[in-house]
Amino acid sequence: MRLVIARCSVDYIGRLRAHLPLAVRLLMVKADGSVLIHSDGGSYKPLNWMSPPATLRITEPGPDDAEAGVLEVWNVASTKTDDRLVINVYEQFSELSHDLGVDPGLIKDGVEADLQRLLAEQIDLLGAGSTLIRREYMTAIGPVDILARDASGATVAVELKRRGDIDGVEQLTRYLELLNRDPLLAPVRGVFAAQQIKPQARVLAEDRGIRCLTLDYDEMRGVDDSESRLF
Amino acid sequence: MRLVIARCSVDYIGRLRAHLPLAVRLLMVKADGSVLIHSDGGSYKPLNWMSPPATLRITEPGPDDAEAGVLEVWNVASTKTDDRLVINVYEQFSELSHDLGVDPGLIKDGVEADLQRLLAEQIDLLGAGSTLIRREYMTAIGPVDILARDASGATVAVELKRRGDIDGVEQLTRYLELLNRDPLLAPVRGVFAAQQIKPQARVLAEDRGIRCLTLDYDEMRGVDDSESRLF
DNA sequence: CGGTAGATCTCGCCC
DNA sequence: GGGCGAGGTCTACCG
Repeated sequence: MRLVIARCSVDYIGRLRAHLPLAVRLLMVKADGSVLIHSDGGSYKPLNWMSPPATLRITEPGPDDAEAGVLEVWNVASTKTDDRLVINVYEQFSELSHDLGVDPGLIKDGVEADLQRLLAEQIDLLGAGSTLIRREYMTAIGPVDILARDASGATVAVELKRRGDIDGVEQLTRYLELLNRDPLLAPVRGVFAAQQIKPQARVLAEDRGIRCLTLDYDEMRGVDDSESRLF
Repeated sequence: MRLVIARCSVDYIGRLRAHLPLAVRLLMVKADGSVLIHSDGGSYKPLNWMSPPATLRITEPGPDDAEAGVLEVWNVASTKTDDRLVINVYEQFSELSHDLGVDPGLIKDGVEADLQRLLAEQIDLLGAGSTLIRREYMTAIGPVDILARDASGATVAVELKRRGDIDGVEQLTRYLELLNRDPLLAPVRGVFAAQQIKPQARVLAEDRGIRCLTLDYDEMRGVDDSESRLF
């Protein structure tokens, strides 16, 4: 990885066009040729970037650019697409290089997959006497998160989200329409389960006869005895 | 901005939990207190991070951690939420600091807004004799991208996407349902317009009587005479 | 400030 | 490799 603090302007041409006026920024060149241009604020997203795999070629400026004060022109090109990034470097303040090697990567806990595992284990949260049919029940239009049977024996299709909004209700609606054509399963009720359900999504769901279920992840995690394994 | 190349391990606790095992990485501390942890690969997304506004407090390790080789503990805390990032620094290879100042920011061209402006200007692309009613026509459930009238006087609702997939068809379907309840507008036809339309989306749209229209941005841009203003 | 929709999304999974 | 869904999404825009 090479890090350069430089006064520069940047132009990107590819899926769209974008321009960064002259200012002091961090240029980060990674081992795979990708380049990130960061300012001293914003969030983790760079102002501009080139995704890997890419190649960096540093050239002399043309006469007009040299006249305007450009020291170097960095040409970053994607090796897969024809996206291009052109960085005009006017002044270089500081530099640093170091080989980081390959990173072992991130271990996560608490995403939708965990929520799904916990709800499958605590299936009574759907109502006392519920039984799990299976997780990720495959259909022609994609997997239903959880398929279960309630105490009365009726089929229940669960769509699970961390944050439930309107798209999730539409998704569940499509699944229910399909599942209800299957005489072995019909009638199938829908449950829209999420840690947080947006008001508009709740209205739409209930209008379609879909039950909304708010889940408390911390509480479900507390009940689960496998919690302590991770760290 | 402060840049440090260090051997470190990282733990994040907040909306989820995440752990990075010991490895050499770049630690980037921005002026707003946000921290980014980058490896020498991947795309622009850091391995882990803390969003601004945040505060960094560097402390001595506890006796056990010191014994294990920890030199410093970086405690990064969000000032808005209770998200925390704990970085154990085992070895510091290199460092660099520089004040970048405020960035003037990115100028973009070629996003959905541009497509919408161009289609409004070249409304005949919907069919000869079409006239624009208005862009961003507000309804109770959100704005319709473009509302127009065709040569026969019938209302046309256009949903515009850069890449058209199934969600866009659902969105347009909801709009059409609502608009068709308005006797002043009904009957309203739907047009799903995008630079690229996914096969599944096309099937769903046509099944619902929605016309699909593929747009050539470069061609529309060539027709537009205001193109040369930007750079 | 909250809600919605777009993104050069990125990332990961499954076919 | 393509398609689809999730994201600590981030970000702009609009009420």
